Amino acid sequence: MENDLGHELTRAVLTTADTFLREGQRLFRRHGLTAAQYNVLSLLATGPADGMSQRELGDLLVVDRSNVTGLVDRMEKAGWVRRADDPQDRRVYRVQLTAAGRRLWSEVAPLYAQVVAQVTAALSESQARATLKVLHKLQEGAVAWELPE
Amino acid sequence: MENDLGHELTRAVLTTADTFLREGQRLFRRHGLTAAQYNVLSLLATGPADGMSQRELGDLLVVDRSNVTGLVDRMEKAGWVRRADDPQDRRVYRVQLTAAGRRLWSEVAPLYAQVVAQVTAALSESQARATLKVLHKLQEGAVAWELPE
DNA sequence: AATAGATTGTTGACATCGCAACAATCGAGG
DNA sequence: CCTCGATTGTTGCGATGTCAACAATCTATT
Repeated sequence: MENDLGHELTRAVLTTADTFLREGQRLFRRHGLTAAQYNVLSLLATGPADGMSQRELGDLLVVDRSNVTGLVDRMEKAGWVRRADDPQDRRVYRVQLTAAGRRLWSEVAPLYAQVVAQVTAALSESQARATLKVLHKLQEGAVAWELPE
Repeated sequence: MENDLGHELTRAVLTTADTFLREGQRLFRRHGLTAAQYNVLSLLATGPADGMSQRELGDLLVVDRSNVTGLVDRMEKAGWVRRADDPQDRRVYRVQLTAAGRRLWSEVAPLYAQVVAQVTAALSESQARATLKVLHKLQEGAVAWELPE
């Protein structure tokens, strides 16, 4: 494959993701949420009932755990999550949704699903599957690279 | 198209872009660059010889012009760019590459090209073209959405 | 049991980002 | 020529992100 096409493809991936994030922010904003906070909400709403540690959240969000501190701080202040002590390990908090958090999730999740439906409306199923396969290959290629000297 | 597939697809776009950014940061870091700074370098290196205004840079980077202030500040301090006065308009600076900036670009650009080549190595040309088409459709879908209410 | 080595969450320094408000400047219409 | 609306770059605030360093705590090994 020639290189110009590769450049165009990687650029398209980046700008498409950027557009998604931008539009997502606009959607969540009316509910006082940011994209990162929506992701936390989503993880907690579909995860184990007793919540998750900040470390787990960081891993699943693919961010450093130091980020999770402030993220949870702000969501706790907003009343959507709570830090419960872990009975097994005194180093960790179990971050859990509050009733208000669950309520917010039930409002926002359908909205997001609707946006996803609209964004992907113009695609056939086979196109979607083929694109998924390509994206996975791209990710493997990026990870496989491993920083040569 | 069913919605689970749509969710998977949008998530794949976001995580793939995230991986690219992460690996890109690792690459640029050894040269003291960030991804945003690499983009500025690229725009200036391939753009008009008398440089670009901060407004133009912001438009092309798809970021608010207030971001460009700090970005150019740091690159100016590093000696890679310079703010020249615009002879036509006293409000604007023409941001230009310095000799050091051009030197840096000549080091970093081939590296980046090599990474792109490697990341896209596993793809056929037809796959790449099909994926490009899908990504464009996704972007149109996101932009077309236009915040109901 | 005691110690050495991981792990967890926090903090501080720095770089992007968006948004809103400002002063300086431009440009068009009277 | 002069005023009024638009544009440019800057600044301040808040959110997200990385990385490095720390204290508290776990865990495994002796």
